[in-house]
Amino acid sequence: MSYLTAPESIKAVIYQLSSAQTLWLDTEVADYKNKPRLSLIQVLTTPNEIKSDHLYLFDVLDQPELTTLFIENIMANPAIEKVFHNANYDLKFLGKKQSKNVTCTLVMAKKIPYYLLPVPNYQLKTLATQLGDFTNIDKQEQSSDWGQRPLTEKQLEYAQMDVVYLAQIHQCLLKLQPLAAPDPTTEDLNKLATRYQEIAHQWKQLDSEITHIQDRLKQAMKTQHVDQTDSFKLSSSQRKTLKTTFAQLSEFVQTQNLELDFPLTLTQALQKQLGETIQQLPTQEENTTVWRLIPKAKDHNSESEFPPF
DNA sequence: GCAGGACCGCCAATTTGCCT
DNA sequence: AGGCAAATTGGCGGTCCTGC
Repeated sequence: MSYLTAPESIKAVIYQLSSAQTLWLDTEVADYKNKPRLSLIQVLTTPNEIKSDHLYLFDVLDQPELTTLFIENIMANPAIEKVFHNANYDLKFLGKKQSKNVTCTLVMAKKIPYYLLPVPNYQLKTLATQLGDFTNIDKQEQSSDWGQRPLTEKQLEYAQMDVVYLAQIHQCLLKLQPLAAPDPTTEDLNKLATRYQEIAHQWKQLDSEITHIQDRLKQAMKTQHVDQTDSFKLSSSQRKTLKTTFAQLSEFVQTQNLELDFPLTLTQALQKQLGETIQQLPTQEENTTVWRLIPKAKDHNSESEFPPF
């Protein structure tokens, strides 16, 4: 790992990185509560490598010109793929608008269906533990003082591990992606249907029990006036919906000379009410195709499972 | 032709969850 | 703590299908 503080060295490495293909990046921010400012930019050039020429920590505290150089040469360069976890956050400090070719592992992870990636949450730490062979990941330094200098050994350690975890997570997610988004042309229809039938029954049972329990809990907490248990909180909210009638609205728009126009769906009920006169009304037809999956009835085992009385 | 149900999408308000 | 995006919640309403 190279921890760089001298502006000249940082500049040199930024230029050197300009020809990279993919970079795994993270930032640390000082004073995030009040006046957030960038403290560190961590760069990993090769997954699973923490040698000095693969992992850099740029100390950019109060050196906006270095950050700008980084944004212009790295972030804005569409030829370099930039990988972040929760890119939205880091991009606030690294040229949100100008940035090109950014990958976010948080977004990627959320696109993987739960059954393929059963994690309680999508924090970097959680994903690193689940997807990588990391244990005892220490996140304590996350909320430490990134505005102090010198930074402690622990902080530097933490800062570099973040990009290492990131790259590891990214690699795993790339492997999971084809499973999550398979090519429809090569799907095995029989295999899919079989699997569906295998789990449909269990799913119905679980799903109905879950909603049933939810409803019962809600009802019970409401009537017993319990707003909290160890596991649940009961929340309520008021909602307000403003209503008027079509006639009143139409009249109002006319008399007030308002510019108000929008498409209105003539539902079947409305069409019926309008009757033949609908012919004289300028209308627009919109055709959409709706695709549905209809399970074919397979009666043969319903009787054995649920014999009639 | 109609009632009822399954299914789906929309809406407003609220909550959650990510980062430092 | 705070900003932001996305998910969730619960109600409403639309369409289609089915059984009578």
